[in-house]
Amino acid sequence: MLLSQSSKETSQPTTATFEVFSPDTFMVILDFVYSGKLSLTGQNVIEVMSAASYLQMTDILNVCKTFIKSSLDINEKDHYFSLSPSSMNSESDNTSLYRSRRKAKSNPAHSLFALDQKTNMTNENLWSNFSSHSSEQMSVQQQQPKSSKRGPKPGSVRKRRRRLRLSQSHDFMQYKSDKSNATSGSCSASESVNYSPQSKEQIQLDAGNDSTHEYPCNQESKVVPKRWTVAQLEEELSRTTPECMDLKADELYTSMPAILGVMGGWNEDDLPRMRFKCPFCTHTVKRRADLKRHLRCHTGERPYPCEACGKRFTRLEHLRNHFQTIHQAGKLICRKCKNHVTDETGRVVQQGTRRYRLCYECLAEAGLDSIPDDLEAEHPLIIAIGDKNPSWHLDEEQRSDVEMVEDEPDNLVIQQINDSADESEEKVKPNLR
DNA sequence: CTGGGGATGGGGCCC
DNA sequence: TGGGCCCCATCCCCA
Repeated sequence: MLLSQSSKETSQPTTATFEVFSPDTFMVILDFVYSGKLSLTGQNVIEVMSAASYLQMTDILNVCKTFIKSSLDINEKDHYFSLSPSSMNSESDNTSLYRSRRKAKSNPAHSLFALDQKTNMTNENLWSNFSSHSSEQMSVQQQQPKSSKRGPKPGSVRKRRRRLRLSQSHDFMQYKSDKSNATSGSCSASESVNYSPQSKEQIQLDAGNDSTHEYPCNQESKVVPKRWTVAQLEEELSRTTPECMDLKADELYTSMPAILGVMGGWNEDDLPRMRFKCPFCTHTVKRRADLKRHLRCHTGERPYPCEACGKRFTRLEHLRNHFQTIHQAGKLICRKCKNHVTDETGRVVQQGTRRYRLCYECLAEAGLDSIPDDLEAEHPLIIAIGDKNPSWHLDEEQRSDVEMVEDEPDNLVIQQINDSADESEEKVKPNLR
């Protein structure tokens, strides 16, 4: 269009320069034009997609979207992403195309799309198998070793909803380049707005085509995703999960490619309203900080441990709430009669690491009229109760194992408890998700 | 087995 | 941008 339009007007030779993407990226596109093979990697897919958008090559655009989508589809919450740090951050030297299952298995992390007609016939079935049950199976396979009796039920609604969120990506993702690429001629953040389809209709069209794996320009050609069997997927997951487990949301947030800007609809003045899209699910947020917080639910990162019981939380406020309700008896409610109780009308009792309040009436019913003076002097509002013993009593042995620390709001450490069987189990539970 | 309530997780949004 | 609050959904324990 550029060349023909310019030559019509000026009848002079026209030179088109493409400064918004690198020669390597253009080489990938050019190879596709001549060979029908698109060499996509986790490293280049973003820039190739941006270039394809700029060049209005919707075919490549769809391939890139399918590539990314397939990468996200095999992910579960605990698996993070197949565009793993190794494939995204490290330069991929292996440029060979995937043509066979064996090849895919030999180097599954380096995924390429081969628009090779020879492999088209079997790929559709493989793909449908892959996309229909691989994520289900993987989630089960991956969850089972970690599950506990307190863990979420396998078929729970919550799990199902989360899985749907991961696999149903119909958003049109609009990419802007990494900051590091801005100087090398890639599109900048501001330019990314111009890269979007020219009309709202086109956006909807793109979103609607998202689910297809047909390659539109050639009816015989089909997109060939990573063609793995379940066993191969398990192998890949067992290989990739440990390195992903080390990834923190902060690191992920700063190191991941800037797949952030998405169209969040349109303002009243017909300007695009930007939101930030999670690269691992369809969730979008208004603010980058919220995205950073949201990423923790994908990384599984729980940076706030309760030093009383070892349970870990994704947010400080959750830890605080937990600590206040569980270990500080923050609620002024009698655990038995549910009536309002104050320091004058009741006491704080302790059961293991848990503390809660009982009114004097309920205390009397439980036979706790007499409290040793030494304990009362040291902790006038605390009655310690054994974990397993239903009778109300003072557990001196337990008390000797528990080092009480002042309940300062700024210092959430109140106890240092020797590891018992129950406690060690309790410490493991928070990390099971 | 079931319903209620506490504990927890996550999103929106204000400061 | 981070901290914090509020709200709601879900999970899970217990009566």
